Amino acid sequence: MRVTTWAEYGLIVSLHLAKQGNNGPTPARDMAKREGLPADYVEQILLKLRRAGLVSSVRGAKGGYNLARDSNTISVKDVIEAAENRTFEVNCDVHKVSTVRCSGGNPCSIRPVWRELQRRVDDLLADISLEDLMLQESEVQALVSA
Amino acid sequence: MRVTTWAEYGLIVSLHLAKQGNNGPTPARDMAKREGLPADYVEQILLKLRRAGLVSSVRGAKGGYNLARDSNTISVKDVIEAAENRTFEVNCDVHKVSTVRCSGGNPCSIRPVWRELQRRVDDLLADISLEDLMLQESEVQALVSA
DNA sequence: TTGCTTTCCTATCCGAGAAGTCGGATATTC
DNA sequence: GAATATCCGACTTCTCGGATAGGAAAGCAA
Repeated sequence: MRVTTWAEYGLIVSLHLAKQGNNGPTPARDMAKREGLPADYVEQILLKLRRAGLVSSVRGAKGGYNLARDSNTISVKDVIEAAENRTFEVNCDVHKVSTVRCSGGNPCSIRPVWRELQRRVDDLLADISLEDLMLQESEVQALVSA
Repeated sequence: MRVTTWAEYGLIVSLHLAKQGNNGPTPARDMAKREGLPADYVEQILLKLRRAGLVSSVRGAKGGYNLARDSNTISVKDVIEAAENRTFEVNCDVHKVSTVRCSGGNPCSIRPVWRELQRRVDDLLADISLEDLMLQESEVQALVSA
């Protein structure tokens, strides 16, 4: 169980944009270089973030990307869901063990475990905003463990 | 982010064994058939569970597998860690974005998020035992959401 | 002692999907 | 029109989850 680079890179660039504030649009290529990430890949991720309405783009020379909303209104969950499709993927829904076992009719005592896991993951991630991540590492640490 | 079939199948067969109680050893092949899982694959997973000390095996004719400990002393976390290596894999440790960024020296405000996520996942899973999973689905549901 | 059953263990295969690349179209600025 | 960017699909590469295969060792039973 782990988060993919889509989500991780997505967070990195979102956070990068959050830190830029109102400095005008930031080109994808610049961001990639600054953050040490593959440029073409970053571009693709930004595309997803834009389609999800998290960032806005300005085309042409002097163009680039901006955060579409205020950094305290964008949660980590928002970013991950934009980059990947879900945060935590419950097998019962997506990668069923078998249609029989995982049908609604068939009782399964394991299912509630995954469901609850998803709930807790989402709860945590929805509660952390990009603004929070602009704090120092130790401050974020204190914040999330509370 | 999702759990693999290693973990899911591992849970299914562990639970199966838990339900068998003291009926003597259960052959892997029987279990696989009953649960509708690929036999050879189940065998491999049982191997892992045995090496982790969760199940014991009896070789030869009339052989099979037993739960090595009482079902209330084995947690879902135990099973998943036996089947996969970790429950939640923090990229900072395993699949580093880059050695520079993810070194201890370099501050990273994202890291605490993954760390906390891991903590919460582990907390939940460590708190659910195989004995718990022998209850009805609705009862498990009530239990975990408490 | 000869089968039969079963665990044990390694090696391999296959496909999906993660990770990343490429090429070109379109838009904007200077 | 040259330079800079986004836009977007298609394509490549490679890892790893998921599964199979085959044989060695161990124990039972006749």
